[in-house]
Amino acid sequence: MQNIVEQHNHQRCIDDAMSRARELCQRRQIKFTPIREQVLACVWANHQPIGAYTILDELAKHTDRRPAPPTVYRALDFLVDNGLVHRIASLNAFVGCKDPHHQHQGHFLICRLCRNVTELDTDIINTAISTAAKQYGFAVETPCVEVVGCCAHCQEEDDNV
Amino acid sequence: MQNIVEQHNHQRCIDDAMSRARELCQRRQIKFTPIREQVLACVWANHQPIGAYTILDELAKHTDRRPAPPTVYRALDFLVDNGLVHRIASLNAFVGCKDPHHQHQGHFLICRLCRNVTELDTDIINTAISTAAKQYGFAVETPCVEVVGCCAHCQEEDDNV
DNA sequence: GCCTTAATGCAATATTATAACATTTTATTT
DNA sequence: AAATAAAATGTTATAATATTGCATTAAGGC
Repeated sequence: MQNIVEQHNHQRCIDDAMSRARELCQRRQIKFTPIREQVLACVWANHQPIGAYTILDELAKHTDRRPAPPTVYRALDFLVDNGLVHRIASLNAFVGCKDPHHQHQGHFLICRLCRNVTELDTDIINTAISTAAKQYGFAVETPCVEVVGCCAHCQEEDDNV
Repeated sequence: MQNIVEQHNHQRCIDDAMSRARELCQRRQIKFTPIREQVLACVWANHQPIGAYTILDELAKHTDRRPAPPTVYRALDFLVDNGLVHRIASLNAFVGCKDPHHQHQGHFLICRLCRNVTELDTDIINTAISTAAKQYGFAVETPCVEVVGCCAHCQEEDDNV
C-alpha cells in the first residue's frame, strides 16, 4: 500500500468533490458542462497530480473520437479559474481542490514516493513569506509553495522494509 | 527604469559570479568548460530568469553552427547540480545563484512587472514550511517557493504614473 | 602512447501548451 | 418561435520546453 486512496473512502472524496463543484457552479451561475465534469472527475480519480495529456487519454477511452488538447486545457483553465483545481507548476500537473469556495493558491506537500499531494490550508507559511518579502519591500501577490518530500505513510513503509 | 541592473554595477555582479564559479569548480575538481561558462554568463546577463532556448539563441550568435538543445540543457544540469544556477519551475527558466557554496534550493521573489528575481536566504520560510508539514508527519526534502508579486522599485514606478 | 571516463555533437522525438478559426450550443431579446 | 448574441466546443496546426540514444571528441590516469 502506498496510496492514501486505500486509507480512506475515496469514492466519497470523489462524490463530495463533484457535488461541491455542481453546487458552486450553480451558485455562481457558471456552467458545469459534461467535459468539465469529466475532466474534474479525472483529476479527482486519486490524490496524485495528473497531467493534461493523461486526462486526454482518459477522455479518449470514453469517446469514439479523441478530443484535442485545447478541449482539455480549456476545461482545466475553467476549473483552475474557479478554484476547483490547482495547478502544480513544478510538475506540470493538476490536483483537485477541497475548498474551492474561498479563493486561495494553496501550498502543496508532494510525496516523492507515492506521488500523493496534500494541500495545506495554513497561514503560517503565507505569513512567513510576507514577512520575508517585506524586508525587500516586495508586495506578495501569488505565492507558490510546492514541497517535495516523504509523506507519513511512506516513511512507515520505508521503516518496514 | 524598471530593472535592478540599472541600480547596481551589474558588470561586477557578472564578474563576481563568474569568478565564484571558477573557484568553486576548481575546489570541487569539476570542469568549468567553455560551454558551461558561456551558459552561466547568459544566465547572469541580468537578474531575470532566462529560458533554455533563449540561451540557445545567445550561444548561436557567437558560433557559426547553432548548438542543439541538449548542449544547453546539459550545461544547465551541471550548473543546477552544482548550485551555480537555480531553476524556477513556475517559469521554466533559470537564474544565477549568488551563494553556490552552501547547498540550498532558495526562495524566489519574482516581480510581475520587471521580471527581476530576488533570491531569499532566510530560514523563516523553511521553518514555517517544516512546522506546517510536521502536522501531517510529512518530511520535507525540497521546498520550492516561488512568489510572484511586485518589487519595491516597480511599486514606486506605479506610484509615479 | 593507451585506455577509460567525461564532455560534446547531432538527429530525432517526447511532452506540455497555445493560436487561430470554424462550428455548435445556450441564453437573451424581440 | 425567430433572430441575435454570447459561450462553449471542434479542429488543425504549431509553439515552447525537454529528453533519448548514439556517435564523436577531449581530458586525465596509467
